[in-house]
Amino acid sequence: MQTIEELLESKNIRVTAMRLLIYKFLAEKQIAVTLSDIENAFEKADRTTLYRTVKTFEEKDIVHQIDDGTGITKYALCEKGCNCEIETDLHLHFHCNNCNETVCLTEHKIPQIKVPDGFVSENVNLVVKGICDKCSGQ
Amino acid sequence: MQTIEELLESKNIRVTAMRLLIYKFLAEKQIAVTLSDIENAFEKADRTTLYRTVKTFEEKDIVHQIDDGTGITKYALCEKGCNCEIETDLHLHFHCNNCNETVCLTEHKIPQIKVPDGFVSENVNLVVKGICDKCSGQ
DNA sequence: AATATCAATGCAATGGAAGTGCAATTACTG
DNA sequence: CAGTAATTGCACTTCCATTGCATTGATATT
Repeated sequence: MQTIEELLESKNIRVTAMRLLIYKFLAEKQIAVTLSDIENAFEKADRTTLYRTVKTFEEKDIVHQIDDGTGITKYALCEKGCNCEIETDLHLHFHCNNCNETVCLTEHKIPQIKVPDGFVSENVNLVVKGICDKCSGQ
Repeated sequence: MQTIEELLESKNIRVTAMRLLIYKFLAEKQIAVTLSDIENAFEKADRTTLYRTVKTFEEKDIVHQIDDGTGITKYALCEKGCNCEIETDLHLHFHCNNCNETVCLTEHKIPQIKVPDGFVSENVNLVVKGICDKCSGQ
């Protein structure tokens, strides 16, 4: 069990107060968040800083980007076993049409997708839309 | 084999020169196009007109919208058997990381995706990224 | 410890795409 | 041919993503 500081250092990212706060914020959230969500949580910080922090995290495979079809990019922390780079490890995302939240279904791996001859698959993005467990239980 | 005019009329869409041109443009393209693509092809026409025309086509299930993860909405003509509304009929899209083109793999249906208890699946968006047949043949 | 160096942050501004209101034009109806 | 309704064009707005540059802060070197 490593600390956040150790994690950042192991990825060659300088430890700053801002980065620690943003990491903790993402860790607390169970859903994928937009930049605006982060902005609202840190009103004192500049939007650009938050943007670049998330981008840095993304480059270093600390968060992954999610395009759930809302048109707004969302971000979520990679989990322990989340090897974003490796195609076969990609999990799917679920977007609720009711509450508009997007969750990572980490344990649900994407089945192998066959593509026609000549096509080379490098990456798969799968978003299921519908009603999430919280909303369907109403 | 019905004409484009007949198709539009059967969907209760007024036949205009603009709409016929845009339909033909989409029919000629084998790939999904952005609004900017259409704009470049019809420089005389106003962007808003093109925008609203495509939206009209979309509402009447003549084109379907594709979110391939580039952040820009793309559109492609529905084919004969394309029942966009029906989940089980959804095909997948392939986005080439090299030429940046997105194609509909109409014959490749999306496999049934299982979601956890409590979640209700209404819609699935699946985009495979990699190298397309044209680019891999280089 | 002082300084040099490089990264991180904040501010301002830009660009691109999506969308809306309204007036002018065009196409259908009786 | 007149009247009505839909379509088109223009101007404008909004929202998100992104960049340039100056400033602040942190690390390394002497």
